[in-house]
Amino acid sequence: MVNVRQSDIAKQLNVSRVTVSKALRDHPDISQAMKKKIGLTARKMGYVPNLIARQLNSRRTFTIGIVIPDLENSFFSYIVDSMIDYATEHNYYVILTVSREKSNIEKQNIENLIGMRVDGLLVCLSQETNDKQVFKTVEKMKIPLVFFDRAFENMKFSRVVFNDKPGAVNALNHIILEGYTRIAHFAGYSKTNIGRERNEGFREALTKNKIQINNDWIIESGFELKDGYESFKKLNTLGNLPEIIFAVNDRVALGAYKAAKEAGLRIPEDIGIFGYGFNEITDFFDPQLTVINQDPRKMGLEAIKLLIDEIEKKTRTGHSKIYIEEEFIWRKSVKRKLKYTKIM
Amino acid sequence: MVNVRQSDIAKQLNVSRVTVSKALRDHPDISQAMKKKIGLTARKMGYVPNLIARQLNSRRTFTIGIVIPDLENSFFSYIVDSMIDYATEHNYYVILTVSREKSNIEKQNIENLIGMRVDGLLVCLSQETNDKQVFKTVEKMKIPLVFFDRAFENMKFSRVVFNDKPGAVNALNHIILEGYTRIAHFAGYSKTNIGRERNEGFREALTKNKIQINNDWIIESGFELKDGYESFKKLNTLGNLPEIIFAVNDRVALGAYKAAKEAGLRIPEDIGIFGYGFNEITDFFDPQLTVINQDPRKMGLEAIKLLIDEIEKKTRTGHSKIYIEEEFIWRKSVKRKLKYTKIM
DNA sequence: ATGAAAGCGCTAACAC
DNA sequence: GTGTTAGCGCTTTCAT
Repeated sequence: MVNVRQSDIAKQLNVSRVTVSKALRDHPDISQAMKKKIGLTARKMGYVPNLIARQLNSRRTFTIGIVIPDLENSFFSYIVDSMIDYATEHNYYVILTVSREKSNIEKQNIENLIGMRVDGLLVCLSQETNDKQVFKTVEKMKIPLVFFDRAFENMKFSRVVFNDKPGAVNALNHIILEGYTRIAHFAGYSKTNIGRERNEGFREALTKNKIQINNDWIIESGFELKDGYESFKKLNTLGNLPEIIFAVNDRVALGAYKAAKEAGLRIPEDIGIFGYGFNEITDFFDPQLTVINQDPRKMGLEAIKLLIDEIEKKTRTGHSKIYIEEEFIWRKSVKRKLKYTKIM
Repeated sequence: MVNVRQSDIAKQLNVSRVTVSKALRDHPDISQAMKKKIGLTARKMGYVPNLIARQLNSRRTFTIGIVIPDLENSFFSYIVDSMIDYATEHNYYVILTVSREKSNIEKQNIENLIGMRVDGLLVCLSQETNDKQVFKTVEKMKIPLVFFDRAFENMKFSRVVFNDKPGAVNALNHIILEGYTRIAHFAGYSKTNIGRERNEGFREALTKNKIQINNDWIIESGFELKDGYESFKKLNTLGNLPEIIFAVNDRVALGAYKAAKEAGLRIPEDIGIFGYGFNEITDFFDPQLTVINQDPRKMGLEAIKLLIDEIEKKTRTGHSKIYIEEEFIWRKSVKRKLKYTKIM
């Protein structure tokens, strides 16, 4: 038989469908003998419970919908991986959707996930998104949702984010404490939150430490490898190189690596480079990048933990705002001037 | 109202639920006026169709279950990304599960996906798996399934795989044609298919080209960075270095890079390195790795295309075996001895 | 063009 | 301990 239902088992055994249903769920109503018999024939007949039917009347799906902008970016794949880990452990399944940074796809995805009656949603907004409409619907339907990495403020959803500015300030403090004063910044687009906050952190740290800001050394461009590459070339034409570069992210740092090497400069001997990034990738760099580490797994775990707590009503819905700690990690791309024994 | 159903709309408008159902699906039975009216109030009331209910009686879920060993490995995240791309385009949704290379988790995942009545399954077997039982169930239930990358032979499921041995032979031929004769191989575990086939390809290519195989230069170990690192150290103690190393994969190649650099050797001037891998990662290596490129996106697309064709009965179930072409790409980590103009 | 009846597979509530 | 009834939200006949 191709598709065995409880009623088929019931007919086979001359009992009612309810008896079968209860027996299979190990309900105390049913005698051990009966359970054994039913379990056995269920197995023999190749019965597989229809979760769809079960979901329909329990109004619970044990399914979580995830919406991310992109899965090629390993930052997101690490996040999703950690979410699936936690979900599996807690008997939830995950429907994964990708918006490709398009707000219309994102909207479609969320609508479908609502339609599938997921128990909750984990969303990282696309860069385009500014329309809150779907999210209002989610609110109205009282579906638990947690934003991660990119979030709407002023909605009653929890969010898990990095706190960029203090992270930058802290890192710069370390660098300055080490004796560096000639510091450049390869900044991201100032239109973006990320670009702006990291830049502000940079300026604030220098100012507070009474270091003159050299505007020639703040080069604003994008977030990709080529941007770092070109920024370095531009910097190199100044005839006045800094000792060290603060890159807005790891791809930009890598672009800078490339241009520096092509210019015959050694890292870190001739020029130091550090920046935002995360471990798993920047470990592969040559030399390994000194980073302000943003751990995607921490973020993923925090977000799904929050969500499942909300789903299971262990916590009041919405409103939490959790900052994931950023850690400054000394590695090979910056020369230590002082001889600390402690590695931070 | 929090959770609006068709019957709520019907009551509101004093029509039957069937009318509403039909109108919402744009069924020809219903008059334009009625459709408009129903559509409007549906929107106004915040109606979201319950896909679970729809799935229950259509016995179609437009959902595909994916089972992979790991998502941290970017090879798999690229595969999944391409699958989701194609799925979205064809109005399918994807439930993603990760087995962590454990056959019991894999089994559990597949059973649950069957329970959720996915329309089809895409599976990359865990390294442990040798029990076919769940897959027999899938066969029996006539659920379309396509294996990718790692597959069971002798089942009536289609599979999409790389053909390692010819890929290795082809690459070695290029290398040998270029004038290399002193060639080492950092091999993977010979217990694994991958390790064995690549090793066989290596030996065959050398033999066919009448090059003496130096067994000291075939160093068998694992598939990780550290394995490449240690293999190189071992090689370097021989006092008899090859000109070039064929690494079983990109991580092993990177380990070899590291050890080579630490030993003061320049790549490619002092020693060449090439190996299996894929573009997106090996592009970041310094120098860029000359690779036998295995394109995960091609594999993902081919697999899901096959699956959806089977689901929609555009093709007969099972039995296709598709090989994804491997491409040899010259980059910076191997010195070209001949002066080709053409880049292969 | 609209609606009544029946059913998808399962389970909760209540009898017997 | 086992079974009956009813219903989850939707759709597919088949009448009207």
